Amino acid sequence: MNSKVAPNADSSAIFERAAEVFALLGTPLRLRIVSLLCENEMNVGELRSALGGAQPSVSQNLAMLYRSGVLTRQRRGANIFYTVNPSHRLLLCDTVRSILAPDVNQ
Amino acid sequence: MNSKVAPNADSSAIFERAAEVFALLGTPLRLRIVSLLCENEMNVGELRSALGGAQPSVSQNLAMLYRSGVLTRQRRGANIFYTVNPSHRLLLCDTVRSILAPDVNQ
DNA sequence: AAGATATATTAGTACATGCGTATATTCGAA
DNA sequence: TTCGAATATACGCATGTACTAATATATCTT
Repeated sequence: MNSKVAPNADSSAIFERAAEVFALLGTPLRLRIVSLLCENEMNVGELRSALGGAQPSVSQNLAMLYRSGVLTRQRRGANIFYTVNPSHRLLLCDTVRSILAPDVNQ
Repeated sequence: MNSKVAPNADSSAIFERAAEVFALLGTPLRLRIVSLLCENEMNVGELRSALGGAQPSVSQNLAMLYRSGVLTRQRRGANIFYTVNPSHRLLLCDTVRSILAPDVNQ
């Protein structure tokens, strides 16, 4: 065993996945999206209004968050509603909240 | 007041700064660096050994984290020791820990 | 079935990022 | 004051990212 060498595959997977999630939160638009969706479920139009910005951009960023499992979505009629994935919700929304409002936490 | 319009400048600054921090954690190498430094202060050589990877790459990523205030550094002889910035330490290390070990948290 | 609305997808492009190589700087030791 | 070790910086390149414009798909309404 070489103790002076790069991390093993198992922990690599963990760090890669975690880094992926952090990177997804690493843009003001996506961070806003997640932050809004931590409060309420919303559809794309509502998000678009709340965020400002072009529809394709909002849709694309929603798609990224969806693909990587951060968000879930549900069609209801002509609208598609996005929510924070329930299995990540507590952790993720707490994280976002604490980073957005650091003063509260120390 | 137009309630249907993009976020104001104040909250923009908050989201931009928070997104910046998330983005910094959004790469396996930097996430590992921060994770290690949440445990112990370390110098560049130690980090390089622990992480594997080329020295300039480690130095560059340390510099990014330093510039944006996530890390502090302190020269001691020929070595430079990095630590997580004490004013962010609790928040940041908690955040990193919970995202890295989600099972513990739910 | 046709049009209108909501959302997704594709393609193109400007720009940012990450990493490697090479070089500079700073410090301690002799 | 020169040498070697530790670290930083500059630069180039290949890749990734984010946005816009254009188009496609799905659903509702009539």
